[in-house]
Amino acid sequence: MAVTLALVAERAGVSRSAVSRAFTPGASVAPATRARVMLAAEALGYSPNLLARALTTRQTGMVGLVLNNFHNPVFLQIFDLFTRGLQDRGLRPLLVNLSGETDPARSVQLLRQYSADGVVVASSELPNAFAESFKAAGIPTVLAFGRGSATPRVDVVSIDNVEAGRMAARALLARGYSRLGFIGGPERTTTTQDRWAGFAEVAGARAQLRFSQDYSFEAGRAAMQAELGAGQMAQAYFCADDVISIGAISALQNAGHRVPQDIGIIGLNDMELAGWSNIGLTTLRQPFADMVEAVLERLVALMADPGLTPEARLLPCTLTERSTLRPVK
Amino acid sequence: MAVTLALVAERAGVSRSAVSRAFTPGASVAPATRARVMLAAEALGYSPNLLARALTTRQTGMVGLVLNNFHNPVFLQIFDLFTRGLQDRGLRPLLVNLSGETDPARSVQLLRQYSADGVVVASSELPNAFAESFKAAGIPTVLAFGRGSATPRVDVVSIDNVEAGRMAARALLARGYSRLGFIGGPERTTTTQDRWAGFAEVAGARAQLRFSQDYSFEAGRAAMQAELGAGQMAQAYFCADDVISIGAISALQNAGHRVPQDIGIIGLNDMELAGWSNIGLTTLRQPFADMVEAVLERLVALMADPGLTPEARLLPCTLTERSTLRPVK
DNA sequence: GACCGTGCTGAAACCGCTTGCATTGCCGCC
DNA sequence: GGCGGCAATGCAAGCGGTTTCAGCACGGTC
Repeated sequence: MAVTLALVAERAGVSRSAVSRAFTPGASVAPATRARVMLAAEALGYSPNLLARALTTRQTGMVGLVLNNFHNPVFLQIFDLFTRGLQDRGLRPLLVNLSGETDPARSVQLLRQYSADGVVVASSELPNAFAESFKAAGIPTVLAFGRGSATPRVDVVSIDNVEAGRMAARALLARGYSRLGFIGGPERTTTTQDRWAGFAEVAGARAQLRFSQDYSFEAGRAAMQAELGAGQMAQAYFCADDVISIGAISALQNAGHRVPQDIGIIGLNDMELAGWSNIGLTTLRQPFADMVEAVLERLVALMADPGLTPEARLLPCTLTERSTLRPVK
Repeated sequence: MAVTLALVAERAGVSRSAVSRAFTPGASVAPATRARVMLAAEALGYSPNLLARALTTRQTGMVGLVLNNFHNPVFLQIFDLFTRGLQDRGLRPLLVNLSGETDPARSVQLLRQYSADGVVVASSELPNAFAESFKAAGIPTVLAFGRGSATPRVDVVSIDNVEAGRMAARALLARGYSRLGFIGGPERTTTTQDRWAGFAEVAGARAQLRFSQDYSFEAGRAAMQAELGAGQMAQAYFCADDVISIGAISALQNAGHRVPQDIGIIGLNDMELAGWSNIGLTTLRQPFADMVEAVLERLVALMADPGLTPEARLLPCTLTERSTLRPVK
């Protein structure tokens, strides 16, 4: 069944080393030999066993892709970007679906057992420590959507969440809203903490806060329902995520409020769905394509030189205006 | 850096074979030796290199997961189910993002190079031949969402798309609609062909047909806009996919039509998003969880005995009633 | 013509693990 | 007490590749 090096060598009338070299770019082989090998390989349908190769080269070409939110459509885009970006670089994504799991130990062991060349952790919900434990295990690691700092313990690519909070507050104030609300994700997540910090910094006493259980539609809806029940409503809300925004809007509409006429909503992410014409969410856009590129670029650098000191790379958000806020005065 | 078998053997004072056996369930080792080995392994932080193991056992535990639609949110759910299902069985998903690619050759080579134990192709857009070429390469293969037949060339798990078309037509007729429309996906896809066949069989001359370019929001929207421009509208439409349905509804609302008061819509899939309260799509539900289970069950069987003759497993759809059709009379 | 550098090549060791086979020691049994 | 049987063990040969090293042929230089 399996066509091996030895078989090709025999057919081409050369040694196994010669065949190996023929398949190694830059190796010392006479063009004629290489041609003969290639011919034989072609005829036999040979292609090298990458796992056997990995045993000596210590490079598998596999990169762990660790994800944990499968209920937020934005992750489908992120998936797409990562898998294609990896493929473009000749790397294979080995998926790790965390769903529920919060202990990194098993995932670390797994990726080590498969000798992954690197790992990208894509999550805004996990603490940075999660990603750090991959790095601690000696695997080049980049964390996407984590918390950035001046001297991070692990490489991070993210937006400046504090600044995003400020931007949202400014956008709302510029549109004449004076009582502002923030509907975050879970309280423990750094993204939510940071966005709130920036939001509150700009909005000051005009800001009020409510967390939701999750970055999901249902959680956003429930949070807004709670807000509706609690009395003191804001005039406009910054939701920490598009999907939370949509849940919130749904709750508002259910209660008879119109968006944006009665209450304004601004989200964060600008996932594909936010632009669907029956949604039309005004939102802060995360530059996902750029972020993914930055992650992979850094990962490749790290794979080449694992000794690099960790950096945080923070990309800027931009406002995507649609129809859930009233216009600027 | 890497802790190997030999190191553990030395520390435990046994041969390398003994260590190997200690890690092989059911192997012939004295409980005492195994304990000693485990102790040494623990102390050293050893866990076996699965790729080296694979070289002799010819089992990598990696399964190719081939996908090509990253714009339809339903695939996020499908992803989640597959990755978790694989993990539960001790298998690792190796992702192949097809986006655009229609030639299976590269993907086949890739999975062979990585010695994937099996592959699941999840796509309703690719022809069955695509999946067949994996099987032809000697890799156990199951196609999810392909076209079923009595004697398929490759194992398939799917719904009965013809029957789904019938169900949709019956549901519309039962609600008193008399002029029925079908908005399919791309004409070349078997899913669309089959759903239309069943739909037309029941609806007869009352049925009209329009394809869309894609299983996506924009395509659904464009198709409905074309329909609006073409004159003869139906009273209710069966859309071949939820995301097409949502696009279609958006186009209708834009043109001033109310759903379901003026025009009814029924989708297919029942993805998470369809149940969001601001969407409330009436739709035929594909039993995704069961389907994924069936796929994996079959795949595992195939990995144990690749000689099994291909079967098609067709699971039933059910109607999920929400608010885009008027009630049954 | 001797010498040297250069470019190719093959033999053999090795990557980390499994496994067939032979060996050993122990047990129970007649 | 001798024997067969069996569980436990180690040796060594792979699995499919890469890579070091030494050897060889060739051409150019003095």
